[in-house]
Amino acid sequence: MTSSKEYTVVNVAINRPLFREFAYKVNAQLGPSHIGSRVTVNFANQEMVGIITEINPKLEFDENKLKTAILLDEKSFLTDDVLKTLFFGSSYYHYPLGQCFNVALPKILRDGGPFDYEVIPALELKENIDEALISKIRSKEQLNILELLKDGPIRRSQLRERGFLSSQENALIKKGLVSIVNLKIENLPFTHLKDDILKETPPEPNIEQHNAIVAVTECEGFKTFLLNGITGSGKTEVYLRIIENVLKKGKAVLILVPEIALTPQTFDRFYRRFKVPVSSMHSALSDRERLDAYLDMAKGRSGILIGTRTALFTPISNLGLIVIDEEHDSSFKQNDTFRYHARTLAITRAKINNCPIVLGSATPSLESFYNVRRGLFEKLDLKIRAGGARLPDFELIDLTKEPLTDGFKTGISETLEKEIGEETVKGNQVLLFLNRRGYSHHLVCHMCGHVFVCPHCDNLLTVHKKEQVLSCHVCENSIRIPNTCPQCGSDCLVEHGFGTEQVSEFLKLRYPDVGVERIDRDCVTTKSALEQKISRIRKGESQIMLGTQMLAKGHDFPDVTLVGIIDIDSGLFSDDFRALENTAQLLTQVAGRSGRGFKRGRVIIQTHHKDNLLLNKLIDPNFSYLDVASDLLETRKKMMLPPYSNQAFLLCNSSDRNRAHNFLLNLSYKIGAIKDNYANLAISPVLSDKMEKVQNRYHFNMLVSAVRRETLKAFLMDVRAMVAMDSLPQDVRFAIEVDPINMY
DNA sequence: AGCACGCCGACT
DNA sequence: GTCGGCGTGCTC
Repeated sequence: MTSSKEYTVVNVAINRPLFREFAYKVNAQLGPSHIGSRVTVNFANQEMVGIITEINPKLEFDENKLKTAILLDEKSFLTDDVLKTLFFGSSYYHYPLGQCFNVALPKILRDGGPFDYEVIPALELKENIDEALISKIRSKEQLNILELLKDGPIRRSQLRERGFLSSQENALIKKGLVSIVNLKIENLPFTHLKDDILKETPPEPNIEQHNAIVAVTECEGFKTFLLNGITGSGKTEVYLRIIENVLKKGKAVLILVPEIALTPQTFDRFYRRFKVPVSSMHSALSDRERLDAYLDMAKGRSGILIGTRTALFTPISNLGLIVIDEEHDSSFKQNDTFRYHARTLAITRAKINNCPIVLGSATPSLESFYNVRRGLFEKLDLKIRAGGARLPDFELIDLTKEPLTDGFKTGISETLEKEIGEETVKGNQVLLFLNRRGYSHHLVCHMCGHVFVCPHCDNLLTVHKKEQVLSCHVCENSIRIPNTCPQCGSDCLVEHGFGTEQVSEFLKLRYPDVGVERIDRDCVTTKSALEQKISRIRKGESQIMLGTQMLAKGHDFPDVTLVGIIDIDSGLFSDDFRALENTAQLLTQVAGRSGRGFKRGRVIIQTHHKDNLLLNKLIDPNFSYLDVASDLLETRKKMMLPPYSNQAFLLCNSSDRNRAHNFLLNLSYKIGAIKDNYANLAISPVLSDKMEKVQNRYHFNMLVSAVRRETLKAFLMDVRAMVAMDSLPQDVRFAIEVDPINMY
């Protein structure tokens, strides 16, 4: 059967904010296998890369006037499930399809580069090694590398991922023990390993773990499981066993983790367990490394992909399971461009792919908890802490009763100070948590009251002593700490509030002999800096840890017997309706860091509000996180807040305040004419964002809430049409954000 | 978004 | 005259 034409007409999605695709002809006979293939096109006089979304579309355009597109991929490397997830995502989040592809593809492919490996430098063990040479090696790390290489060549980038240094690798090359090879040539799919996939014998699961493993393993098609395991209950071991069963069927696994959890230890657990190659994807990778991981999954060479939210869009040959670890974590939500939630789209992908998905957390999101209640998710519980470790005891310190000591001024009350002293004397470790970086919160002129504000944002500048700068934590710009007030010339500048830098300074003065490790974004700029700090703590060289969010997840410290929460109050009183949920999660997560070994842990919380109901319920041993979550859900229901309603923001910003404001006011007026067409729809007036000026742009919003998701969707389609009617004013940006998490 | 086109005020 | 700022319209 031959076609009468020399070409095929296709629809192409372009990386432009346009809610439609454009028709081109391609000089070849194309079929459905080309949907997802890249083409280069001339679009409005510019050469660009687009994606074929449809073959032989309905044409309302003169076929003879079509331009010709050049095919880049002989067949689409995007699997059907990734394509459908992106089609769904574009429509669900009201974001142009072409721009969705742009977010989903690795940069090299986005720019039209070939879907193939380049040279991949790897290390290989040389044959007939002289044992005498090995016995002379004193570096433990070098010996570790040699041990790993016994199983076959490993990429240099992957060795780096596991914490080895290039200097260690180079030393081995110099000694003539290993050689650099190109790993590209060896291209076996992991399924050749058949049943022999384990490197180590897994521990025997307890009854709860066993039940969870069986439930997921026996699941044939799509189902969403919520694995609700308290901290220390062995969630990861359950993942590993479930993954093992999937790999044995010759299927691959996608694991999504929060941004901050991507430490070498996270990967190590998987590398150590499986012979199956493991790939990873996160923000620290180079473009090339990212594409290599992408190719490994697409070509079926790796069996496991561990990655942050964008890894969700990786085509995976024969995907059999998706895992989302710490599913409540807010880093699964993208807050610019394509504002998707990886959990939502991962569930969509699992459904399309007809495979199970496991959401794991000690502190599930209220959304997921609600979905369990609605019967959409199946909950699996892990309530026993491994090794019989008990959950910590909670105590409150009533700050209103504390004297105003030097410590108090930097956040450490007299009582907490005493407790820290007693624990460290016993040789125990203390973990202190304060979610505020810097030295002082802000700087004020004592004479005229001038407050130092970021010149680009509506934000107070934080004092950083060591760097001698005032820094804006919103736009990251900083200026040198001035000596005098720019308004009145006075040199009397007063610091207000404390951050981790100041607290650690106090702790070092107060406890000079025990070692204080500060862990926040300012002093943990490199991977190795964190590793060194963690290792000093593990070895017991340091007994006090002070940190921000960074400390709340992922790491276990078995010798910690005391956790101190320096400031809980700011999380109890916020205008964001999700603040209490987040505080409950954070408190539970931080508390879970203690008492993992044989020693019993305590959590001490400083507060000015010792009678606060939520706080007291969280620390009451008779109530669990789920009891608190249950209460919070009740409140959400009464207030008709998510998950009992569906929200979206209409967002607008411009460097000209009036332009942004007027645009939304005008839209608001037009919306007034149609909003009665929709039942149970509420629209807020035009408001400034919580921070109106950010990076010299003025931000405004309207919040839309609907009881039914279909209503919200139909309404947003109407809004889109209205906005598309006439082009946006100069320098005005408009966006829709569905299911927002940050309430602006 | 990014570009061309066209209109208007401010210059060599 | 003509340069460039910006509103408008279009992209197969």
